[in-house]
Amino acid sequence: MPELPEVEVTRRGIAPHLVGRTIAAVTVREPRLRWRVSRAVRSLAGLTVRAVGRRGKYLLIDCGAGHLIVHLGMSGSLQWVDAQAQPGRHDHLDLVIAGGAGNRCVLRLRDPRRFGAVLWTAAAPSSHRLLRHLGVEPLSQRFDGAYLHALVREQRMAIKPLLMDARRVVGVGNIYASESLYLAGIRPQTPAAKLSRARTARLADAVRKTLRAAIRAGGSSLRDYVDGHGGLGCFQTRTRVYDRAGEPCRRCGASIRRIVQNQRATYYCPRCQR
DNA sequence: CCGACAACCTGTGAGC
DNA sequence: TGCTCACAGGTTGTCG
Repeated sequence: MPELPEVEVTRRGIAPHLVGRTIAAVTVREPRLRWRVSRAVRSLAGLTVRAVGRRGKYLLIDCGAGHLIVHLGMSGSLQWVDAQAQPGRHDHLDLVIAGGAGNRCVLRLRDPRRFGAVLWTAAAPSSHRLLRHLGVEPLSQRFDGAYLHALVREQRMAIKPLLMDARRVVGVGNIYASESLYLAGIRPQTPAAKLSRARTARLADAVRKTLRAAIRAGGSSLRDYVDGHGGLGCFQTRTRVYDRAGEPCRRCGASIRRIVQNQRATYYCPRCQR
Protein backbone atom coordinates (compact mmCIF):
# COMPACT_ATOMS: atom_id res chain seq x y z
CA MET A 1 0.00 0.00 0.00
CA PRO A 2 2.08 2.81 1.21
CA GLU A 3 4.66 4.43 -0.93
CA LEU A 4 6.22 7.79 -0.14
CA PRO A 5 3.03 9.85 -0.70
CA GLU A 6 0.90 7.70 1.61
CA VAL A 7 3.56 7.84 4.32
CA GLU A 8 3.87 11.59 3.92
CA VAL A 9 0.10 12.08 4.05
CA THR A 10 0.03 9.96 7.20
CA ARG A 11 2.88 11.99 8.71
CA ARG A 12 1.08 15.26 8.07
CA GLY A 13 -2.13 13.81 9.46
CA ILE A 14 -0.72 12.60 12.75
CA ALA A 15 2.01 15.16 13.50
CA PRO A 16 -0.24 18.03 14.69
CA HIS A 17 -1.88 15.81 17.30
CA LEU A 18 1.31 14.11 18.38
CA VAL A 19 3.96 16.79 18.66
CA GLY A 20 4.21 18.20 22.19
CA ARG A 21 2.06 15.42 23.61
CA THR A 22 3.16 12.82 26.13
CA ILE A 23 2.90 9.09 25.61
CA ALA A 24 0.77 7.50 28.34
CA ALA A 25 1.30 3.93 27.20
CA VAL A 26 2.16 1.69 24.30
CA THR A 27 -0.13 -1.31 23.98
CA VAL A 28 1.15 -4.20 21.91
CA ARG A 29 -1.45 -6.85 21.10
CA GLU A 30 0.55 -8.63 18.40
CA PRO A 31 4.34 -8.18 18.52
CA ARG A 32 5.02 -10.36 15.49
CA LEU A 33 5.41 -7.76 12.75
CA ARG A 34 8.22 -7.81 10.16
CA TRP A 35 10.50 -7.78 13.18
CA ARG A 36 9.28 -8.59 16.67
CA VAL A 37 8.26 -5.43 18.56
CA SER A 38 10.85 -5.02 21.29
CA ARG A 39 10.40 -4.52 25.00
CA ALA A 40 11.81 -1.00 24.64
CA VAL A 41 8.79 0.03 22.54
CA ARG A 42 6.43 -1.02 25.31
CA SER A 43 8.14 1.18 27.88
CA LEU A 44 7.94 4.63 26.36
CA ALA A 45 5.36 6.00 28.79
CA GLY A 46 6.29 9.47 30.00
CA LEU A 47 8.20 10.52 26.90
CA THR A 48 7.05 13.58 24.98
CA VAL A 49 6.97 13.60 21.20
CA ARG A 50 9.14 16.34 19.75
CA ALA A 51 8.61 15.87 16.04
CA VAL A 52 7.36 13.47 13.42
CA GLY A 53 9.68 13.07 10.46
CA ARG A 54 10.02 10.82 7.47
CA ARG A 55 12.90 9.16 5.65
CA GLY A 56 11.82 7.32 2.53
CA LYS A 57 8.88 5.18 3.63
CA TYR A 58 9.89 5.25 7.30
CA LEU A 59 8.07 7.44 9.81
CA LEU A 60 10.37 8.79 12.51
CA ILE A 61 8.71 9.76 15.78
CA ASP A 62 11.20 11.78 17.80
CA CYS A 63 10.67 11.11 21.49
CA GLY A 64 13.71 12.98 22.76
CA ALA A 65 15.38 9.95 24.31
CA GLY A 66 15.23 8.20 20.96
CA HIS A 67 13.09 7.58 17.91
CA LEU A 68 10.23 5.27 17.12
CA ILE A 69 10.75 4.02 13.59
CA VAL A 70 7.50 2.96 11.93
CA HIS A 71 7.17 1.26 8.55
CA LEU A 72 3.73 0.48 7.14
CA GLY A 73 4.85 -2.41 4.95
CA MET A 74 2.30 -3.47 2.33
CA SER A 75 -0.91 -3.08 4.26
CA GLY A 76 -0.27 -0.88 7.27
CA SER A 77 -2.10 2.28 8.29
CA LEU A 78 -2.21 4.56 11.33
CA GLN A 79 -5.41 6.03 12.61
CA TRP A 80 -6.62 8.10 15.54
CA VAL A 81 -9.35 6.32 17.47
CA ASP A 82 -11.25 6.79 20.72
CA ALA A 83 -9.79 5.21 23.85
CA GLN A 84 -12.76 2.92 24.14
CA ALA A 85 -12.79 1.84 20.48
CA GLN A 86 -12.59 -1.96 20.24
CA PRO A 87 -9.46 -3.10 18.42
CA GLY A 88 -10.03 -5.26 15.37
CA ARG A 89 -8.21 -8.44 14.44
CA HIS A 90 -5.33 -6.65 12.74
CA ASP A 91 -4.99 -3.70 15.10
CA HIS A 92 -1.63 -4.73 16.52
CA LEU A 93 -0.41 -1.71 18.44
CA ASP A 94 -1.68 1.46 20.14
CA LEU A 95 0.17 4.61 21.07
CA VAL A 96 -1.91 6.09 23.88
CA ILE A 97 -1.57 9.83 24.31
CA ALA A 98 -1.74 11.30 27.81
CA GLY A 99 -4.18 13.93 28.98
CA GLY A 100 -6.59 13.18 26.20
CA ALA A 101 -9.45 11.92 28.26
CA GLY A 102 -11.46 13.26 25.37
CA ASN A 103 -11.71 11.74 21.94
CA ARG A 104 -9.19 10.28 19.56
CA CYS A 105 -6.27 9.94 21.92
CA VAL A 106 -5.11 6.57 20.63
CA LEU A 107 -2.94 6.25 17.54
CA ARG A 108 -3.68 2.74 16.31
CA LEU A 109 -1.59 0.67 13.91
CA ARG A 110 -3.50 -1.73 11.68
CA ASP A 111 -1.53 -4.07 9.46
CA PRO A 112 -3.26 -7.22 8.16
CA ARG A 113 -0.20 -8.65 6.42
CA ARG A 114 2.21 -7.71 9.20
CA PHE A 115 4.99 -6.69 6.83
CA GLY A 116 5.24 -3.42 8.71
CA ALA A 117 7.60 -2.62 11.57
CA VAL A 118 7.77 -0.64 14.79
CA LEU A 119 11.30 -0.23 16.12
CA TRP A 120 13.00 1.82 18.79
CA THR A 121 16.42 3.37 18.46
CA ALA A 122 18.25 5.55 20.95
CA ALA A 123 20.84 6.53 18.35
CA ALA A 124 20.39 8.80 15.32
CA PRO A 125 17.80 7.17 13.02
CA SER A 126 19.99 7.82 10.00
CA SER A 127 22.57 5.45 11.43
CA HIS A 128 20.06 2.67 12.00
CA ARG A 129 20.86 -0.39 9.92
CA LEU A 130 17.57 -0.09 8.00
CA LEU A 131 18.09 3.55 7.11
CA ARG A 132 21.84 3.78 6.76
CA HIS A 133 21.94 2.72 3.12
CA LEU A 134 18.95 4.70 1.88
CA GLY A 135 19.40 6.84 -1.22
CA VAL A 136 18.28 10.32 -2.17
CA GLU A 137 14.89 11.80 -1.25
CA PRO A 138 13.12 12.40 -4.57
CA LEU A 139 11.45 15.56 -3.28
CA SER A 140 14.71 17.08 -2.07
CA GLN A 141 16.74 19.72 -3.88
CA ARG A 142 19.46 17.22 -4.65
CA PHE A 143 17.25 15.06 -6.84
CA ASP A 144 17.29 16.53 -10.31
CA GLY A 145 18.19 15.50 -13.85
CA ALA A 146 21.90 15.76 -13.25
CA TYR A 147 21.74 13.67 -10.10
CA LEU A 148 19.63 10.98 -11.75
CA HIS A 149 21.90 10.97 -14.78
CA ALA A 150 24.87 10.32 -12.51
CA LEU A 151 22.91 7.49 -10.87
CA VAL A 152 22.13 5.67 -14.12
CA ARG A 153 25.67 5.92 -15.47
CA GLU A 154 26.95 2.52 -16.61
CA GLN A 155 23.93 0.80 -15.09
CA ARG A 156 22.81 -2.00 -17.35
CA MET A 157 19.68 -2.77 -15.36
CA ALA A 158 16.30 -1.56 -16.55
CA ILE A 159 15.26 1.90 -15.39
CA LYS A 160 12.11 0.82 -13.55
CA PRO A 161 13.73 -1.51 -11.00
CA LEU A 162 16.52 1.06 -10.61
CA LEU A 163 13.96 3.71 -9.74
CA MET A 164 12.49 1.38 -7.12
CA ASP A 165 15.85 0.57 -5.52
CA ALA A 166 15.81 2.35 -2.16
CA ARG A 167 19.61 2.39 -2.04
CA ARG A 168 19.49 4.79 -4.97
CA VAL A 169 16.17 6.65 -4.66
CA VAL A 170 13.78 6.24 -1.73
CA GLY A 171 10.02 6.17 -1.67
CA VAL A 172 9.23 5.26 -5.27
CA GLY A 173 7.19 2.06 -5.09
CA ASN A 174 5.50 -0.06 -7.71
CA ILE A 175 2.60 2.25 -8.53
CA TYR A 176 4.49 5.50 -8.77
CA ALA A 177 7.41 3.95 -10.68
CA SER A 178 5.05 2.95 -13.50
CA GLU A 179 3.19 6.24 -13.32
CA SER A 180 6.37 8.33 -13.41
CA LEU A 181 7.78 6.47 -16.40
CA TYR A 182 4.52 6.97 -18.25
CA LEU A 183 4.59 10.69 -17.54
CA ALA A 184 8.18 10.85 -18.77
CA GLY A 185 7.40 8.82 -21.92
CA ILE A 186 10.05 6.23 -21.11
CA ARG A 187 9.74 2.44 -21.48
CA PRO A 188 10.26 0.69 -18.15
CA GLN A 189 12.57 -1.88 -19.80
CA THR A 190 15.03 0.74 -21.06
CA PRO A 191 18.55 0.01 -19.81
CA ALA A 192 19.25 2.82 -17.36
CA ALA A 193 22.56 3.84 -18.89
CA LYS A 194 20.95 4.37 -22.28
CA LEU A 195 18.91 7.31 -21.04
CA SER A 196 20.18 10.64 -22.31
CA ARG A 197 20.76 13.59 -20.06
CA ALA A 198 17.57 15.17 -21.38
CA ARG A 199 15.52 12.06 -20.67
CA THR A 200 16.83 11.65 -17.11
CA ALA A 201 15.86 15.29 -16.56
CA ARG A 202 12.37 14.53 -17.81
CA LEU A 203 12.19 11.47 -15.58
CA ALA A 204 13.38 13.25 -12.44
CA ASP A 205 10.77 15.89 -13.13
CA ALA A 206 8.09 13.24 -13.71
CA VAL A 207 8.90 11.46 -10.44
CA ARG A 208 8.61 14.69 -8.48
CA LYS A 209 5.39 15.69 -10.20
CA THR A 210 3.84 12.27 -9.69
CA LEU A 211 4.71 12.12 -5.99
CA ARG A 212 3.58 15.67 -5.35
CA ALA A 213 0.28 15.10 -7.15
CA ALA A 214 -0.32 11.95 -5.09
CA ILE A 215 0.40 13.77 -1.84
CA ARG A 216 -1.95 16.54 -2.87
CA ALA A 217 -4.63 13.95 -3.65
CA GLY A 218 -4.23 12.44 -0.20
CA GLY A 219 -2.35 9.33 -1.18
CA SER A 220 -3.44 6.26 -3.07
CA SER A 221 -6.43 4.26 -1.94
CA LEU A 222 -6.07 0.77 -3.32
CA ARG A 223 -7.86 -1.57 -0.95
CA ASP A 224 -8.13 -0.04 2.50
CA TYR A 225 -5.61 2.78 2.62
CA VAL A 226 -6.65 5.49 5.03
CA ASP A 227 -4.83 8.57 6.24
CA GLY A 228 -4.45 9.52 9.89
CA HIS A 229 -8.09 10.54 10.14
CA GLY A 230 -9.61 7.64 8.29
CA GLY A 231 -10.07 9.58 5.07
CA LEU A 232 -9.60 7.69 1.81
CA GLY A 233 -6.98 8.76 -0.69
CA CYS A 234 -8.13 9.30 -4.24
CA PHE A 235 -5.01 8.94 -6.40
CA GLN A 236 -6.21 5.55 -7.58
CA THR A 237 -8.94 7.07 -9.70
CA ARG A 238 -6.25 8.99 -11.55
CA THR A 239 -3.67 6.32 -12.37
CA ARG A 240 -2.62 6.48 -16.01
CA VAL A 241 -1.25 2.97 -16.41
CA TYR A 242 -1.04 1.12 -13.07
CA ASP A 243 -3.47 -1.81 -12.90
CA ARG A 244 -4.91 -0.88 -16.31
CA ALA A 245 -3.70 -3.80 -18.44
CA GLY A 246 -5.78 -4.08 -21.61
CA GLU A 247 -7.50 -0.76 -21.05
CA PRO A 248 -6.97 2.14 -23.46
CA CYS A 249 -4.25 4.69 -22.84
CA ARG A 250 -5.91 7.89 -21.66
CA ARG A 251 -3.77 9.89 -24.10
CA CYS A 252 -3.52 7.78 -27.30
CA GLY A 253 -5.96 4.92 -26.85
CA ALA A 254 -3.41 2.14 -27.27
CA SER A 255 -3.89 -0.91 -25.07
CA ILE A 256 -1.93 -0.67 -21.81
CA ARG A 257 0.53 -3.55 -21.37
CA ARG A 258 1.46 -5.48 -18.28
CA ILE A 259 4.90 -7.08 -18.00
CA VAL A 260 6.84 -8.45 -15.05
CA GLN A 261 10.18 -7.00 -13.95
CA ASN A 262 12.01 -8.29 -10.89
CA GLN A 263 8.90 -10.17 -9.86
CA ARG A 264 6.83 -7.01 -9.87
CA ALA A 265 4.05 -6.04 -12.27
CA THR A 266 4.90 -3.14 -14.57
CA TYR A 267 2.37 -1.25 -16.69
CA TYR A 268 3.09 0.97 -19.67
CA CYS A 269 1.70 2.36 -22.88
CA PRO A 270 3.49 0.86 -25.90
CA ARG A 271 2.85 3.96 -27.98
CA CYS A 272 3.45 6.82 -25.54
CA GLN A 273 6.52 5.22 -23.96
CA ARG A 274 9.61 4.56 -26.07
C1' DC B 1 27.53 -6.31 -9.18
C1' DC B 2 23.44 -8.54 -10.99
C1' DG B 3 19.13 -11.00 -11.24
C1' DA B 4 16.18 -14.67 -9.57
C1' DC B 5 13.74 -16.30 -5.97
C1' DA B 6 11.99 -17.39 -1.39
C1' DA B 7 10.37 -15.63 2.75
C1' DC B 8 7.49 -12.95 5.84
C1' DC B 9 1.54 -12.67 6.10
C1' DT B 10 -3.66 -12.03 5.10
C1' DG B 11 -7.23 -10.63 2.02
C1' DT B 12 -9.54 -10.37 -2.35
C1' DG B 13 -11.27 -11.40 -6.73
C1' DA B 14 -11.54 -14.49 -10.66
C1' DG B 15 -12.72 -18.82 -12.40
C1' DC B 16 -14.73 -23.20 -12.04
C1' DT C 1 -22.16 -21.24 -2.40
C1' DG C 2 -17.65 -22.80 -1.95
C1' DC C 3 -13.25 -24.21 -3.40
C1' DT C 4 -8.58 -23.14 -5.40
C1' DC C 5 -5.39 -20.16 -7.38
C1' DA C 6 -3.01 -15.97 -8.58
C1' DC C 7 -1.85 -11.78 -7.03
C1' DA C 8 -1.37 -7.50 -4.01
C1' DG C 9 1.27 -1.02 -2.39
C1' DG C 10 7.57 -3.71 0.65
C1' DT C 11 11.85 -5.34 2.12
C1' DT C 12 15.48 -8.69 3.52
C1' DG C 13 18.36 -12.33 2.67
C1' DT C 14 20.37 -16.24 0.06
C1' DC C 15 22.16 -18.24 -3.91
C1' DG C 16 24.11 -18.83 -8.52
